[in-house]
Amino acid sequence: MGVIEKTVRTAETTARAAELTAVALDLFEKRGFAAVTIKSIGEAAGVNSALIYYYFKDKDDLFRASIESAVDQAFEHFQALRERHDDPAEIISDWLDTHVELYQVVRKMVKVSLDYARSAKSSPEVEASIRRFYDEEAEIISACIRDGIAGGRFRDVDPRATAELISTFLDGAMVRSNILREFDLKAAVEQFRQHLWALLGVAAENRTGI
Amino acid sequence: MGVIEKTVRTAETTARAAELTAVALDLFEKRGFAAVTIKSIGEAAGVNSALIYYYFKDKDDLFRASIESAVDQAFEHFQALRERHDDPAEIISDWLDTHVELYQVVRKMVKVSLDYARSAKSSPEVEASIRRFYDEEAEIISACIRDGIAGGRFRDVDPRATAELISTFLDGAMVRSNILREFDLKAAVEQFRQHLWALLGVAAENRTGI
DNA sequence: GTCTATAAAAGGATAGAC
DNA sequence: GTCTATCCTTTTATAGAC
Repeated sequence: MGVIEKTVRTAETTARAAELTAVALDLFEKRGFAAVTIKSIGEAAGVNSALIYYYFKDKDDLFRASIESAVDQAFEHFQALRERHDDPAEIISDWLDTHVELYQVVRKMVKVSLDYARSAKSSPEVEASIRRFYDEEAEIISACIRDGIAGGRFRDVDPRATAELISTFLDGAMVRSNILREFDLKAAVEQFRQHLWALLGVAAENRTGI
Repeated sequence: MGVIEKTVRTAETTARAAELTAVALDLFEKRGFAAVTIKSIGEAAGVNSALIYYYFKDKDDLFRASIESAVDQAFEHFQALRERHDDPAEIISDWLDTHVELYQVVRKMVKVSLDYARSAKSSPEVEASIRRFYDEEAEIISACIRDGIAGGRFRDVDPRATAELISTFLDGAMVRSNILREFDLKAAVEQFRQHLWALLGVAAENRTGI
């Protein structure tokens, strides 16, 4: 992660490094990599900007660390989600809700990924993190759909393609909620859910999350 | 638009200003506002960077002009699209294809809009341009759907909500095609089209663009 | 209109004190 | 570990020649 990787890590250095990546992630997501200054990160974290170079090699290194932390955050939610239910329709429904209620986490990934994509820098670690995020996302949703089909609760659709439809819609919803102030994320997701149940052939009385 | 607004405009100054906005738009879309330098715009346009200040007040002014030019470009496509057909299903189908084939134009709008949204700058002109783009987009699609319903060719769905579903999906597709190199925009849109026809109740034999 | 030269400011990064 | 001071580079923007 940071520059002190090879040195001894006390509880404090770890906490500080984590705090800095969290603050940086927040700013990178809000304003984009190039628009964020090292000084502004220091200010937001309440420390002198020079301290950042104690923990991280340079701005790119900090960016890498914050993308990794975003992926980790997203994964925690994925994990929690899987453990909350065993019914596939409930998982998908909860998935949609997660994007509404905790959408900050996912939105961060989408925006930081977009940011990275246009940066022309190439870092195998960053690319691996982003891929890990999207792969896991696709895997969770399509596994749910497969389960639902196997259990006779969903119509026999293409699990992979349907998972991609869901993810793509949610990415679009993230973007629109950023661009259009009046965009009603909750209502749009609700409408999409109805639509999805129809596609999957879930009968109205069996629908969850309505 | 630019700083010479109030001075006499010769054919040459207009052409040069247009050239600069086009080059700038391209770079802003690719790398984001903060990452683009005035010097790089000058280089890409083959002129000295100082010349940019002859045509535009500052970097923000050039950004404003290039967003406006992006909206204009998108509108030309919208216009052409409406004139090409009178069958609503064909317009929607063509709309989806337009996003695939000429998606650069639309993608520019989406990315530059996102960029503007996070810039924390506020410009009534820019906001009006972006709104104009999204309003027009929503209007064209929902008018098509209304026509299709009125003509008995589509099922009785909510035109506005369905238009938003289409637009949101396309925004998501734009984002994914930027983030995930292996994302197959064409295939994703094709799959969505099938899905949309099912939703609208268009029979297989009446489907266009397959 | 377009260029050269340069001022002025901002941002990234380091040295060294504490 | 954290800070102050500072250097160096990049970038925005202007002045003025052609």
